[in-house]
Parts: sequence; structure tokens; C-alpha cells
Amino acid sequence: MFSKTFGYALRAAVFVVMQGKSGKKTGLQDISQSLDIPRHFLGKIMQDLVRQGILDSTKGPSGGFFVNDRTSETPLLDILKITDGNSIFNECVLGSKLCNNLHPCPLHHDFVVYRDEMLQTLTMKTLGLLAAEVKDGSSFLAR
Amino acid sequence: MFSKTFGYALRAAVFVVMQGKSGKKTGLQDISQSLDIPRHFLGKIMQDLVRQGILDSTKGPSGGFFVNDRTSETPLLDILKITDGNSIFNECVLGSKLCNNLHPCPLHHDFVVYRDEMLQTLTMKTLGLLAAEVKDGSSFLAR
DNA sequence: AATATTTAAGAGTTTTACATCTTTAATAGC
DNA sequence: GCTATTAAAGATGTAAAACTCTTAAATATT
Repeated sequence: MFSKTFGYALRAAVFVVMQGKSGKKTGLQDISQSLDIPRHFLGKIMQDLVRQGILDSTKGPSGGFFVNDRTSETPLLDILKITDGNSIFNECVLGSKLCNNLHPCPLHHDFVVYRDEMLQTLTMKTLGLLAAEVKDGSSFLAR
Repeated sequence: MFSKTFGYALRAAVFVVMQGKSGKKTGLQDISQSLDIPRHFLGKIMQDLVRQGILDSTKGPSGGFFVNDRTSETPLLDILKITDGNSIFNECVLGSKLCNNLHPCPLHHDFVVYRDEMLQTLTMKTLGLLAAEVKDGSSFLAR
């Protein structure tokens, strides 16, 4: 469905939100170990999140990643766009170049609905919301 | 969402069903050109469909692919399983190994629903149904 | 039987996603 | 200032998906 990178990015971002409500920093090592994500690969992904303003970071001893003003209110869709690009929800499910509402492939109408549902979820849910869910034990980021 | 291979396989199979209601054969060249699918790559995919009994084929002049008893009644899900494997709907949307109903990732419950909907569509709809839709002009396989 | 045609099969090649390794830059603590 | 620590950056490696090329096998036509 989505790339592994998206899963890594989302879980890592939620993890940082959980740790650092109050400016506390979270190191790459910590995230990577806690969530079982390849460390150096995660480094690249975190760079992107920082570059896009989803998170902030500082180098050096006791450095790491931390939340900024918009972090908690970031919709999951923003993460998806960063990791998987903008066109995920625009491409035909059968890969037909010319598929659209007026010239639909045989699955077009069905999947337009499913995609809209997903899009709604990804737009309404934010990193902060997910972090809260995980904190109160109703869902989990790892083991 | 799904692999390109799935789109190719499904469109090609529906194309064959459309052409050959009555034992008529459809050549690789014809499918490949009509649907704008790489010829040799499509060859591989068609082999799989034949091996799995979705279609039949013969070599030689005026050879090609043609429907058998079960072709029209084949659910789309059968094609998906052949091209994309069995586990597509079982893996966590965030790639978390330990995600399940009792230990859900933050998106688990939402996406279980979406997947069930897709699964239902892919189970109910058959190659024959799609071919009929395309024949009566309500949907399209290519340009 | 010979030939032409068409799928089957196998062995590449290319591209993309995923992952690692190494070096550089920034910064805190001494 | 020196050292240790940490993220940033760049180069490299690996695996899977997507695609191509060549040869073999089957069969219809002559």
C-alpha cells in the first residue's frame, strides 16, 4: 500500500512527539532501537522531516530531534507526501494512463471511494492524536 | 497500491475474455499493442495466468490465448494473488511486524475496514463482469 | 518434410526501493 | 581550544520490480 519509508517516518515522528512534549530531545539511536528501524536509513528519513519543517533537530552531545510549533498538528498526509510523493492518490489502480472519471477503468469508481476514505483518515488524524493514543495504551508503535 | 504487473495481468485477461467468448484466440502482439503493455514482460505474466489455469494458450501460427471454463468466473482477487502474492492484505500498513487486532498500530483499525472493502470488491467482481462492463462502454481498458 | 509463426523459457539489463558505511559539520562539556 | 557526541551528507551496496533480448518448443500451412 504505502512504502516502508512512510511507516518508518510516521512511527518515528510519533515517537518523538511522545517523548518530547516539552522540548526534550530524542536521539536517532533511541528511535532506531525502540522502533526497530535501520539506523542510518532512518537518519535520511529524519533529515527529510526536518527539512520539511515537521521536526527540528540539533547536532552535538545531547542533541537529537524535537517537536516544534506545528509538529503535533501535522496531518499524517503531510508525512505521506514527503515519503511517497504527491501522486499516490492520483494514479489509476490498474496503471492505466488515461483513466479518469469520464473515462474510467473497470475499477475506477470503486477505488475512488476507498481512496477518499483513506484520504480523509490521513487528513484528519495528526501526529499529536496518534501520540496520545499510544500514550493511553490504545495503540502501539512497536512491541 | 498494487503492482504494475497486476494491472497488466488484469487488463490483459479481461481483453482476452472480451475477444474470445467462443474459443477465439488472442495473440500476445494484439494484447500488447491494444493495451500498451511491454510485449515480452506481458509474455511472462501470461505464462503465469496459463500455469494457474486462468487462461489457456496454444503455440504456433494462429495460436494465442483463450478462455476456458473458469475464466469468466475468476474473481479479480485470484489474479492479485498470482501477481502480488498472498500477503498483501495481511501486512501492517505501517510495516509493524507485531501489529494485529489485539496489539494494533495507530492506523490498524481504520485500515482493516478499508481493506475489507477492497477485498469484497475484488472477491465479488469477476473477469467476465469486467469484460461485460467494457463491452457495453461503461468502462475502458485503454484509450 | 520444410517453413513460418507464435507461445514458453531463460538469461540478461535497468530502475527503484531499501539499507549501509564513511566522512563532515555542529555543539556541549571539559 | 580539545575532545566526545550527535545529526547531516555523500557515496556505496543490495534486492526486488520492471523491462528486454535471445533461444527453444510447438503447431498450422505449404
